[in-house]
Amino acid sequence: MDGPERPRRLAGSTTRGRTTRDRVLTAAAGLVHARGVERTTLDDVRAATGVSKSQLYHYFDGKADLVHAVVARHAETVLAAQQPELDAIDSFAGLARWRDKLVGLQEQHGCALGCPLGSLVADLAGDDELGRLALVSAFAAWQGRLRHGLEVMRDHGELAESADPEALALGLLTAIQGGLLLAHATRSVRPLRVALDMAIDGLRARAPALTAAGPGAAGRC
Amino acid sequence: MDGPERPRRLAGSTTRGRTTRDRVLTAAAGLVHARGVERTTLDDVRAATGVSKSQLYHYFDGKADLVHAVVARHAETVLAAQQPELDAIDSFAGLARWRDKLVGLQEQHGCALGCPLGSLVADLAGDDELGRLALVSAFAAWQGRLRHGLEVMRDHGELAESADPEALALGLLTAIQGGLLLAHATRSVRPLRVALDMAIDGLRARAPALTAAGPGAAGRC
DNA sequence: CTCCGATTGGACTATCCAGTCCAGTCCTAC
DNA sequence: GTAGGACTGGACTGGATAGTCCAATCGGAG
Repeated sequence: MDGPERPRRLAGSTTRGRTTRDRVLTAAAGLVHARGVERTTLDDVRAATGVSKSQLYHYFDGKADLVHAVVARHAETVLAAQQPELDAIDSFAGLARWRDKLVGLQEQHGCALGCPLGSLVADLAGDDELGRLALVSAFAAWQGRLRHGLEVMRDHGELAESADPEALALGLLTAIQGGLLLAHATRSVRPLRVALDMAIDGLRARAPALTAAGPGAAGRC
Repeated sequence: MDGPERPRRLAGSTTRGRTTRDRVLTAAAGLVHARGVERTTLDDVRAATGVSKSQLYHYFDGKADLVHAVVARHAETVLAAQQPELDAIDSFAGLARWRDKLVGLQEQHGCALGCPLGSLVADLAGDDELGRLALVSAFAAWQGRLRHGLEVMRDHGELAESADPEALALGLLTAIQGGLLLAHATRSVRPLRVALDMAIDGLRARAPALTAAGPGAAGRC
């Protein structure tokens, strides 16, 4: 009806376009992390990137679409920030190194920021179903990495055969989220450290009986 | 300079006024819980209470003040909702009853809501210092109740003398918050149950050696 | 070179929202 | 009963914000 199908180029198909889109996304991710979805306006993004309003709508289908892209970006950066410790979990010692990495990351900005993903739950879970699902899959990916580490630990005999890496990984993830939430509120890393230590103690309870060292080997603060 | 000091009546000093103020606060608390601070407008509150704009400003010094009052109200209702189980914690069995209460509360609304306090952290911690401090003191009160229960447990010999009730209570609180956050995001109570079970397992690791039962006595889901 | 679509700039609109204002009504102390 | 202050109603304002529109420019394929 409106002409033959031409090979349609997508918005951002050129190198320059992709660069611009990426710059917008990076700036938006930073703003959303610092201020949340509602307090980040498209004009803030525009100002931070020196890009015009129409470009925002050229690359994204409105604010909701931009936010979804931000969630996907956060999902990547959060995992990347924990490397290489996250993927190197293979023992309680490795777990401790990963815990220290998380605590160190939070200390870097004086606990002024929450978890890029966790902070968005209250904003999105209520009325942005697509956003909520994006968060769920981001959390699932994170949990998957942890689960893998725990499986390695179990195979190495550091966890009992009966241990359920999937559930334990979920427990670790909740400890991170709860710890970061209270760290953000109190502006202190202590809740994060305590949460992770307590969860890891819960893990130690799943160590084979003979190996089970006393709790607190990691040093409570 | 402007006349002798009269016994100044405060806004809401009459019975009727106090009733109205309370009705506004209750409605605002519900709306803020469901939608968050930014997505709750004063007009929403006005519509939900049948009250006029000027009454809102008569009883509160603007939106920020109303939100602070909502935080204080939430601080009360959250603790009240956990009664009587919260203040009855005196053993691992009591802890399990309290955990079931929390899980049951979350199930009541199908995990559609987050923690009334936790959900506000991302909204307030960034740029409302008074709101942030109100949250911190609400969390402190909650932690205090938990700490008291753990002290009772320690005195009853269910926790080792070396156990630190303050830190362990903080760990429990982070488990709740992380569990509720992921429960809200995934619309499933499982993260909450797993988080609490894992934290309680961490607590069991602090039980005196002889009494220490194996982990998972509470039944992992 | 020349064309065409991708890309860009920025003005414009419609809506929403916190906060203001003032006139009218109700309650209570005297 | 009555005067004064507490309480109430609702219109109005200024500013911010998401989204629209169209003309101008750029850049690569033929």
